[in-house]
Amino acid sequence: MLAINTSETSPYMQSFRQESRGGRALDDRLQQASERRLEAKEHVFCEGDQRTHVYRVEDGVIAIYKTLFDGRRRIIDFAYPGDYIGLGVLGEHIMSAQATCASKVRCFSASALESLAETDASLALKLYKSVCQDLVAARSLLVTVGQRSAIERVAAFLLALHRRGGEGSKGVVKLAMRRSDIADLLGLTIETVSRTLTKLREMQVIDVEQGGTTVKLRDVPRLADLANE
Amino acid sequence: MLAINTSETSPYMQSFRQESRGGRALDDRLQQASERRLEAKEHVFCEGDQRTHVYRVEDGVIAIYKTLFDGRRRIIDFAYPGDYIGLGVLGEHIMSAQATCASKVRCFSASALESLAETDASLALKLYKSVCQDLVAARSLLVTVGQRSAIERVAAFLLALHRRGGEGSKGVVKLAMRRSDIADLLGLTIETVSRTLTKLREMQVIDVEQGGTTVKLRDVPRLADLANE
DNA sequence: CGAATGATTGACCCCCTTCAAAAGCGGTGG
DNA sequence: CCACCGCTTTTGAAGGGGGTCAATCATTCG
Repeated sequence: MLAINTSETSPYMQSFRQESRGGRALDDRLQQASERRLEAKEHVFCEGDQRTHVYRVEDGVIAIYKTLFDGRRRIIDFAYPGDYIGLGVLGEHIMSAQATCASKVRCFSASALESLAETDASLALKLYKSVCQDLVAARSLLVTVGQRSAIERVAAFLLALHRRGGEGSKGVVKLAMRRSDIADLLGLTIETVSRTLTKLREMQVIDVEQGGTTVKLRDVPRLADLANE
Repeated sequence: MLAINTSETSPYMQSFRQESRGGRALDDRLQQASERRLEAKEHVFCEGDQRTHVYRVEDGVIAIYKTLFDGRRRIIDFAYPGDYIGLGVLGEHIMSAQATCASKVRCFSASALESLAETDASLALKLYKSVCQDLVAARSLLVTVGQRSAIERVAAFLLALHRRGGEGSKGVVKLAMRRSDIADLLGLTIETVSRTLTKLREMQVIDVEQGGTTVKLRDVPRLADLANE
């Protein structure tokens, strides 16, 4: 066993919590927290790259995906501001991370984070809990994608976005990604996503505005019903 | 994803694979490791149950699944001997665990494990790394299920089973679960699974024996090709 | 404006689902 | 031993949902 830390509420844990709301404690301990700006479609990292850094999304949306040998792309998750990407145990990234729109990330040294975690139980536990949440998200997507119809998938996706948007969003969801990104997340084609959105509009459950980039949820309960949730 | 916040939802962690190679260290520190036998279709725990224990599969196969509102069942993973199920952070189980065949599990106190991890960085780090592996597995399934044809899914499933079986299996894969379990894992119907197995047999890629419970892989490279891997 | 990129809509078709029936398999009991 | 029953798997036929291909529209930008 490595170091035994007996303090029940470690200051590290606290700092991590604050970090998610914009505090600087983690930055302080992990130097080299440089910022990086990305244009739409620019990559944060690619499959096979050495895993040198962990990134926190500051602004924009980052798509985490895997490329199939035949060129198809499977988006696993979208990372939003506050989310961390690039965490893992192996030497190389097994997924790619690409900005769906102009974005900003903060870079932390992966090795520094890991050596810290080796002796800091609450930091390690924090990492554990974070990845658990990722796992929940992945499994939730698995449920959505596995055996649901197009309308269920799109409805579930819109609801998930809406929930992420928080209370202030008032039923307005901004789609900061292209139809192709949504399609690759949901395991559908661009055309089906488009058709499904049209169908939802005709059903008066949503409104699509501003060139299809903004969706207004007109009937959330109905949408939840359609999503089978 | 990876929000570093403190929401104490009950992320669910399925297997703790390091430990499976590591021998008895965990047993030593977590007493009360009683054994429990399960018949086929018996539950280890259900969605909503209080998360009192963590289980290590000793024998058999346990299906981890979630039930949709309309009764459909989505299997997230199969846990094999050596895998841990029921790990998470707090609260209640958000998935159900059900034996697909006669099985045996060993029970550990969840609270004991967690209080240990709070002060033991290496244990917490192990939890972190383990859940990372689960995450990889979940994402891999997501790739399989998301946008692949029936034959690709079944081929990938057989290959995954074969890899798990280890070197000694000599191309023989034992299906310790029903067609319905495979179907619910792959997001297909029982009929499609059956038809696909028949097709693979007609293509002379596999042989199906013993009432459909044993599959012999006759042409692994071809199977890998079909799986698009 | 014209080119480029993305979104929408239409037509057709294929794969998988659905519904239905038959066939294996395993156990139990006469 | 075999008949019978329940469960599972296999196979068949028909229909539909989403993929594919293609044309049109919309938006942005040089």
